[in-house]
Amino acid sequence: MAEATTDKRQGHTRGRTGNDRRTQIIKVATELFREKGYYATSLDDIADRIGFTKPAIYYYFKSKEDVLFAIVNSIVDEALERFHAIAAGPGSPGERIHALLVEHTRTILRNLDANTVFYNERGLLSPEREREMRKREREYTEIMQRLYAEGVATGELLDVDPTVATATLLGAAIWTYRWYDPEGRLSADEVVEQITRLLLNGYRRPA
Amino acid sequence: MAEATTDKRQGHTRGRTGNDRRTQIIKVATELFREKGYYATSLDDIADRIGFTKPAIYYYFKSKEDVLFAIVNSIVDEALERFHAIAAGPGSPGERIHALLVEHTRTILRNLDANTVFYNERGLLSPEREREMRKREREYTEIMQRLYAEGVATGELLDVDPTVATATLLGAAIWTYRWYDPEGRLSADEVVEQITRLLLNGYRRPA
DNA sequence: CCTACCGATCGGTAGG
DNA sequence: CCTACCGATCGGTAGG
Repeated sequence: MAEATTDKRQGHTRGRTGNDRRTQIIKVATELFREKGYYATSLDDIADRIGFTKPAIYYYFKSKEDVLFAIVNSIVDEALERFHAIAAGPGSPGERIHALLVEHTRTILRNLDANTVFYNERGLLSPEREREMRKREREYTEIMQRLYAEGVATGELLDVDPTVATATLLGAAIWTYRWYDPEGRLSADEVVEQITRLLLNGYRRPA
Repeated sequence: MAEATTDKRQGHTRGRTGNDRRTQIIKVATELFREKGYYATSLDDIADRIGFTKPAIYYYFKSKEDVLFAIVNSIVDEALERFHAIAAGPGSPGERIHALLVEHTRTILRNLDANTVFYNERGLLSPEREREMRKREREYTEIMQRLYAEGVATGELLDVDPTVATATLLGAAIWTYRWYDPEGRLSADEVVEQITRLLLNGYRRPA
């Protein structure tokens, strides 16, 4: 897939706009950061796989960290949007939490590379950026916590602490990035259905 | 806590056996690997915090990776032992899975530093060691999968794929290392109780 | 367990 | 977007 681009020996790549290039750098960096981690991936690695040299990257990004930030930032953006939309949507609190878990898990499984980088490497951003990321993440976990608390109040949801509940439910969904194998036996849709059913009903089969 | 040891300026530390030193290096490395990550922690950082110099570490470990391996290995050892003991113990499959989740979560919360290093940094070991780790981890997830399948067969447990079920339940428990704050509002015991109750019953309150 | 040091890697820049 | 290069960091070793 990385080889789809023009080989170095053919000379300069033609027909790519600057935006394409930027996107391409992000895509390749995402693959490599996922495979080897942020520190173990050099800018030479990224440039090599694309077919140019390291300084070219500096034409599109100010620093290596900026590349990581671009990846991490887009993940948070999408998640935030998703949470807002669903939380404001129709349905009881429990139904909206279900929808949230379905969509969140589905998105992770559909975009495993970037989500893996997000969950594994976001801690390596500069302190200021990490603070900003945490803040935006807290934004959407709070959306879910309010929703959960509402459901507890109406008696629809199990009475546990909303912080614990939402961290646990989201954690179970997020953890897929560590074990799900797209080449494996189970389709993403099956996995999403089973996880969300398990979380909704519990592993003890109702009598 | 790292300052409990003798300061450099007081000269050589007295009254520590080699085993103490080794343990001390592991302890300090665990703290630093957790705070800053494996790559961002230099051997000088570790030595500094203890109060000696880098080459001293090589008296106790062959390489930096060996320090990480010592941490990661002990976590897997304990988990494996725990899973074996509980799986072979008394109770229905569902009861044993409950016990497993309780104990696993409790252990993580009681030893957050080392478990954080385990889950965040184990991927940075050499390919051979990573393979070995994966193999031993698979060993205990398979124990849980067999238990789950048994419970599905007897009708005690919700009928979802045992791989999905165990990954999800364990993931929910493990995820605590990312959000639990020992200085926070909730005690570890409360969190363990609420998480395991949530997973057992599901977030939808039974009518 | 220390001082002194080497070799390699790598992010980033100059200058074009 | 390239060639050439700098400066800093760091794991690891020599020799004691």
